[in-house]
Amino acid sequence: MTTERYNARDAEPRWQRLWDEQAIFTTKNDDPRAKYYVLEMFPYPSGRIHMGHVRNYTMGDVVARSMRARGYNVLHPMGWDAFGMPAENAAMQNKTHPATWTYANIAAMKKQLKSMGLSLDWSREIATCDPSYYKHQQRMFLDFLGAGLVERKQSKVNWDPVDQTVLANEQVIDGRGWRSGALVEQRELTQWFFKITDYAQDLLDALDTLDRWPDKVRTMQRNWIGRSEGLRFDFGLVGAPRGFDTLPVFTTRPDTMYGPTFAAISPDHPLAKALADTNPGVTAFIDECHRMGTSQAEIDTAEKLGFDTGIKVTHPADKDWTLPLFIANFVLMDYGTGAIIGCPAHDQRDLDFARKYNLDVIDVFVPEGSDERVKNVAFVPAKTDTVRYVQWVGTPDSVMTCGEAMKQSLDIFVKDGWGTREVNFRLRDWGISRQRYWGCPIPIIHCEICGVVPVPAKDLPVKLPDDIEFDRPGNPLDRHATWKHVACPQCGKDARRETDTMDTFVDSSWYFARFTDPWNDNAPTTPKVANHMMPVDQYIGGVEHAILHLLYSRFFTRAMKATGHVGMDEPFAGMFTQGMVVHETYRKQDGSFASPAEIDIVADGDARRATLIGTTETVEIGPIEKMSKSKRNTVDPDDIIGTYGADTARWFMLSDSPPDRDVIWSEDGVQGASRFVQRVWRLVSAAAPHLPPPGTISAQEADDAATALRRAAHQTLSDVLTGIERLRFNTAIAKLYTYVSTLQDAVDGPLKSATPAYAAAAREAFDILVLLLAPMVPHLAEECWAAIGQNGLVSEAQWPAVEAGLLVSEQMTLPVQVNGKRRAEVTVARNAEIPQIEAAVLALDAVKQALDGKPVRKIIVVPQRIVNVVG
RNA sequence: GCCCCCUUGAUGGAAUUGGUAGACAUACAAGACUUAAAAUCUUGAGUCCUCUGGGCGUGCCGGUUCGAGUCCGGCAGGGGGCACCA
Repeated sequence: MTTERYNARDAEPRWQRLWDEQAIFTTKNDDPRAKYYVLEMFPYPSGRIHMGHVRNYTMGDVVARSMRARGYNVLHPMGWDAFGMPAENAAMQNKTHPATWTYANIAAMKKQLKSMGLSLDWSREIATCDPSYYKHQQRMFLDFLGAGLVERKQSKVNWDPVDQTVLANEQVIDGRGWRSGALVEQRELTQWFFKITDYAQDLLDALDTLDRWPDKVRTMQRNWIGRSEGLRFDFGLVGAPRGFDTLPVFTTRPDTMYGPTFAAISPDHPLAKALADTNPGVTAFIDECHRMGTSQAEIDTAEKLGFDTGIKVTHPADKDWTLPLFIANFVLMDYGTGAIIGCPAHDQRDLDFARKYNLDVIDVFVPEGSDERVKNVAFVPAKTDTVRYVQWVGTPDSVMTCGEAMKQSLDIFVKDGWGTREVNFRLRDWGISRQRYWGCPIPIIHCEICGVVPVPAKDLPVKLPDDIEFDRPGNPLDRHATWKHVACPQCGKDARRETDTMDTFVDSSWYFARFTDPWNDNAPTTPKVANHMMPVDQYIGGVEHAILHLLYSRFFTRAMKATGHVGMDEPFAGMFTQGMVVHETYRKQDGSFASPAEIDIVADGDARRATLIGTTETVEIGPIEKMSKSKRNTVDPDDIIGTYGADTARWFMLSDSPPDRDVIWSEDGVQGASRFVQRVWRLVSAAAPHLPPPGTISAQEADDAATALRRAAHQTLSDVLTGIERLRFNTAIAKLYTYVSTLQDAVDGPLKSATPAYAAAAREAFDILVLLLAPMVPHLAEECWAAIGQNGLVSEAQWPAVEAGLLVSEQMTLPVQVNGKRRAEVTVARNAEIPQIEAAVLALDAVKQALDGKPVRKIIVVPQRIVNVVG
């Protein structure tokens, strides 16, 4: 018998059209069933999807389709993170308007996503660059402002003098602008900030409740928030300018309070600035500090520099104990109070500084059982290490851990009123101002008389002007002839619009909430709907967003709650970070890279050799790396879908590699997936003529063969279900491979001359096969569903319940160990009593032989697991 | 420097979370079918030995346990995050 090959190119568009026509993936907010919200991080419309998208969206689609098959009202939307610099860069290069470029890219990528057969509700599509989206964002900005969650303040920024824009830290490479190559300057600019630090403690504490997030992401956020607890106290000042009576300091090591030999302030400290007014030497030193680079290499190698102010500080514990006050280049203004207490013995930076400026070194503690004093390496033991304290506020010669001493010291200092317990965070407020055109305008008007005036709600949205020029660097909005000129809403006099736009991370901090009711024209959300559909039950995306996007979204959701737009704190109940798609690299003789499409690979025994297609030039097979244009190791999803079909691409993305690890894209792997698709089609085609009509129920008095088949079907149903539930798609797929083999044996043998009971079992078994394949390879599954005589769409079909009774058998085969080594097997009734099992085991020849006449000391029987005989 | 994670055949990985290590897949080899190739099907394979059996084996060393890939301590290698954060 011959079967036509499964033709994905014919079948896939056909089913996609049908799904579309019947709108089966459209979600109703008032559906009475339990909701399940699946979301993948929405893409930036760069123009083409890449393999990383294919992997991300395939995983999300498997979750969405399987939850739908399990009876949930699934929300699975898609949109576009559409603001950002690439659109402006394209505008400069190609003289196209950013909007034109962006919307053309959206159209192209939407077509690509549709070709993947994703079960998305396109009726909820949003683009963040659309005024119908960003007007709500502007409204929330004003709400946040009213709630005290937004503030305007001066801050230091990276300024690119050529492009005339602020650069994010990531855009500064070796101290130069990533586009212009110009040396980046530090500038003080007035910027808008979201006060994320107001929520620092809450954002930290709530991480403990996110038990469906990867530990890695939670740890990264914990470190980023960077809570530290310590002592805040005031130094007295002697000889300081008027107005400076005390100097507040924060330290996390109160146990070292009896070991300082100097104090230091940041070059940006108000006191340093005050000194600079009268002392040119201070001015020169501060300037020198500012000229120092901020790149990693420069910081690593930078010498500790200090300027002795001549001022003395007095120790809080003893007014007669004075220390010199320096201005030091390594003290940061924006952490703690911008001033430090220098304890050289137990801080390497302080020690370097002390040695350079000939300051004393006082040992506070020494290693237990030693009297070794610090020389050129500071003694900085772990908090849990035990040391002997020789110079501290507690009992002399105490032996304890640093952590314990820190706690005791803090208690004493606080009790005696020398200082207060204080918590500091590494987390900074979120600066959102960008000197860019293609972003959400900040809805503020600056009036010379009224000051900072919010745009009235009725005037929203503040729309970007369409007529815009990109002929010069800098912010085109600021240069626009008319846009920024506006009447003050309060006094009516001439005023000026804010020309900065918002960081694009703002756009992506609430899109998941907007998806719940994107049709609401009057408000960002419909709280009743948002509170029903949120939080996102399963969010999937790249680990590169583990900190910023996820932390900003967590903050934004809290701010939305505070302003009445949603009712929850946490937007994502379940989070999953998927691995990258990686590929071999190929290097030609001249050192340049070749793309996979240009390469011919031949097996040479166990080795593989690559040549340039159409030539004899051998190509070096290089390391496996993340797909990137520069390494030319990308594979175009369009090509793969065109050649093999979407199902093959989807199947390959799910198999082999665990989803949180990198997957190696290989031609062999794709072909393996493609072979599987054909194999399933052949199997189902061969079985179809032998299957009784849909709905045929397995007879009560099923024979052994029929029961065995049903057992396999329900075991697979159970395994695949839990595999998907735990997002372990690779193991779910392995079970499906095994199941297909089982069914192949059935088709090759018993099914040809089946009893009614067996045929009925086979009907059930094939229904289950197709149902389980549907989330992964939906087009093939639809084709198979029709082939086995089912009406309707498998995409809409429900999975049967697992019959638990079929998962346990009457007889069990247990491995038998003698002294921990496997020697035999024993088959017993599943509910056999332990003494019966022991007797059966001891009767085994292999056990007797392995015991070699030694008496049995003990038998461990783990019911339904294993037996171990100890001799 | 600080914090976190990983290490299992030729390769990607599996292992009911302390209970038969190597499922499933890829690659490889042999065979069947074919004029041939592809496709398909069958078979083989951790390693060593004195081979109907047995020893050894999850990066290395040690420990806990009847039993360890899994738990504990130490070491090595690889990866990631943060970083002049007091």
